Amino acid sequence: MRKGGFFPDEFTLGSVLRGCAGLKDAISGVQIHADVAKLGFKSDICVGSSLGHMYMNCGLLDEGERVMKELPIRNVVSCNTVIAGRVQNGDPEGGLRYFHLMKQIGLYPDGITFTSVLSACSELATLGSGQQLHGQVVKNGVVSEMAVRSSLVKMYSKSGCLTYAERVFHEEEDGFEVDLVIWSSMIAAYGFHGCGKEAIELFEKMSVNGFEPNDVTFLSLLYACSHSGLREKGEQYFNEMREVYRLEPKLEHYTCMVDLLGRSGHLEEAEDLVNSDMPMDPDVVVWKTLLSCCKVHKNAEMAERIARRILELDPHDSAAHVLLSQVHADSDRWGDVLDVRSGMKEKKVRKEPGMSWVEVKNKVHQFRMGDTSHPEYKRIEEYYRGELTRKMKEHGYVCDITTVFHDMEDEEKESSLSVHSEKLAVAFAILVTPPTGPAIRVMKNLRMCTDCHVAMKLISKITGREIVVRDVTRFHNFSDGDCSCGDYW
DNA sequence: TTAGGGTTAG
Repeated sequence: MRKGGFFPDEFTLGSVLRGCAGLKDAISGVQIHADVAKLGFKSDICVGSSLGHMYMNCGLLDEGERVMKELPIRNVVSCNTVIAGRVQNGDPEGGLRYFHLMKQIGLYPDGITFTSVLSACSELATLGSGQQLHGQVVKNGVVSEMAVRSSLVKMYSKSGCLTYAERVFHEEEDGFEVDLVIWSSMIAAYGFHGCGKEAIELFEKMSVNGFEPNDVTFLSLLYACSHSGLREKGEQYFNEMREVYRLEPKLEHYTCMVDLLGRSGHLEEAEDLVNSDMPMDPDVVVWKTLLSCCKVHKNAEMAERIARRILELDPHDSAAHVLLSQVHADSDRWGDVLDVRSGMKEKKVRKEPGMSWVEVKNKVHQFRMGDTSHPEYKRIEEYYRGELTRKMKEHGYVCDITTVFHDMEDEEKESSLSVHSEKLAVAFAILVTPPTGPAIRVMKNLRMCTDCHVAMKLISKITGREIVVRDVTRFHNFSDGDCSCGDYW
């Protein structure tokens, strides 16, 4: 177009910026930015928003917000651009901050605004703020929007309130429309809470209601089967996906199948699936899925083999090192454990530190393994190591040291402090809330370890409290000595 | 003819 001697106008620039955003191509985006300035479209709100969106989608959050700030006016769309840009690119708190700013300057949020801020709450698992937003959604008259309601389902589900998610979903009975995305989000919600049977029932009901599943629906369904130990059902649906619905499984679906087979103990079948049945090259994620199955089923030999594959693809993968060392520890191969650890030290690979968050009285408290900076730390540690541990031992608790992974730089200091973050978070919540209080909801950045899982079951029994832990992959709902996952995770 | 949003493996 330019070679032909034509000048781009605001429409051309907006379209091409959208392309850069989709490609996450900031290099071309910057060039277009220069054209925008040269051609005098710097103050155009549509072009400016496209620019802002492009920067934010490329991960340049502050640059994007700066561009938007320089526009002569702000409107709902430009604010939504900043909010969604932050939420979708790793800064949900920033998205919520901008939402409050938007209201302060007198702009009214619309349905799109709410889908973004609800998504921020899903990520942060801040049920309190999510519920407040639900109220505003109703007041602003956007509850009937389907995108808003699927965000509500997800927010409640990821905040640990499956029943509230169900309630929003069943509002269809009050005359609200439903679509495939709402169905899929409810199926995903059941999976995340370990309710595989319910996920399957809903899937069947969805088909009866005339909705054709897409690849996302299947991913959620396979995930639900995998996390509930429904191996045969999972295989059946995986086949149906291809044969009945003519959907080609993607790498993600294969990853789910590897998890389904491996988790249920069929490690060789899972390995065969990766090595021979998959039409695409496996990525690190597939191998790591298989490796964590090796850990669950204590297969050190396969773990070695798989870990080597991962380290060929990424020699600095921290999770692969940690998993491998844990598999060795499980088999009492302490020499191998030391080898893995010294390898990590050489390559300067460090374990990702475990962190947990708990919301008490609308305030989020953060705990990190080995970090004593919480103002109540001393009291929490005393309570956990003293009274609580004593009572747990009376119920037969024995600390499972195979899961302890000392920080290598500061091993001695760590071992004296190494109480996992979720234990601290729960102990804190018990101390500062009444014994008859609502469920304690904790979010964690890694997968829960077996020792914490045993401990949580006992703590729920001893204190009579319901404890809900969201780890990176799913929910564990502890009550009266048992967990909703049925020890299958 | 240009700007923003929902479900998704590990």
